[in-house]
Amino acid sequence: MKRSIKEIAYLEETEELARFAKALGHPTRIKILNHLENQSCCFTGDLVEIIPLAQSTISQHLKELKVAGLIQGEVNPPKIKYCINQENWEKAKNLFSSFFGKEIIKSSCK
Amino acid sequence: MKRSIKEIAYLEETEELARFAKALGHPTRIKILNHLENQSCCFTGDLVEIIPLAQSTISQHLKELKVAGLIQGEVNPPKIKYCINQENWEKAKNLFSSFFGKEIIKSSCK
DNA sequence: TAAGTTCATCGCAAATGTACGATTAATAAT
DNA sequence: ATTATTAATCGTACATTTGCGATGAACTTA
Repeated sequence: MKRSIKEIAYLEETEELARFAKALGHPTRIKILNHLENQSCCFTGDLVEIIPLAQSTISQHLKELKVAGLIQGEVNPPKIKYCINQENWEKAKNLFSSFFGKEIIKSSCK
Repeated sequence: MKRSIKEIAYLEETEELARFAKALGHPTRIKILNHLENQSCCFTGDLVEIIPLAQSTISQHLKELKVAGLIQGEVNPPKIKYCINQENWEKAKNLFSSFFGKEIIKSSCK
């Protein structure tokens, strides 16, 4: 990115919503999250069986979701169990719903 | 992308949600949409005054939002008036809310 | 200790995204 | 016709994302 000097200052809320949205911006990650919503938790290996991508690629998508705060992993040797991060999930849900919830002024377009 | 031969088949719903999310995945675009929600419509020039980015860059973000279907532009010479695309906005809203609305099974993690 | 399992990380290639200035296109006003 | 205004598009540079195979780390089990 070449935002030159002027690093734009966005509202923290705006930045946060964009970060969550970006994490959701790939079908593989949506699929992973859908799976976690249904199955509560799962291991990387489970996903590798479901999604036809290399194990390393899936691991990378999981990392992005983890960095975004949407999931969390906990060691369960020799596996790692991933679950949705409830707290941030709520946060994301609220950000999206207030984003979409605003009343859009349809009139006065001239 | 090097998805080699096997183009992964995702559910249409999954693809669509990911597309919308991707379009929302940048703070500038969130800001543009917030502005459109509040002001109903606006011209490119309005945004250039609000957001400290080059006119060409903002035009590019507008294009992405348009391609994603979230906004629509209508000629209003010599300006172009952008508004939220109500139909797709509803669609996106519904996709996100059913995505986040699912009951997450918290138990049975073992 | 050695081998096996599970998953993250590294290194690479190719595609996409973000930003800019310069140019072009379309229309309005003189 | 010329000029001004508005906004899209082009060309470029650099960063990030996505994907893969190979390797490494951590822990179990034999």
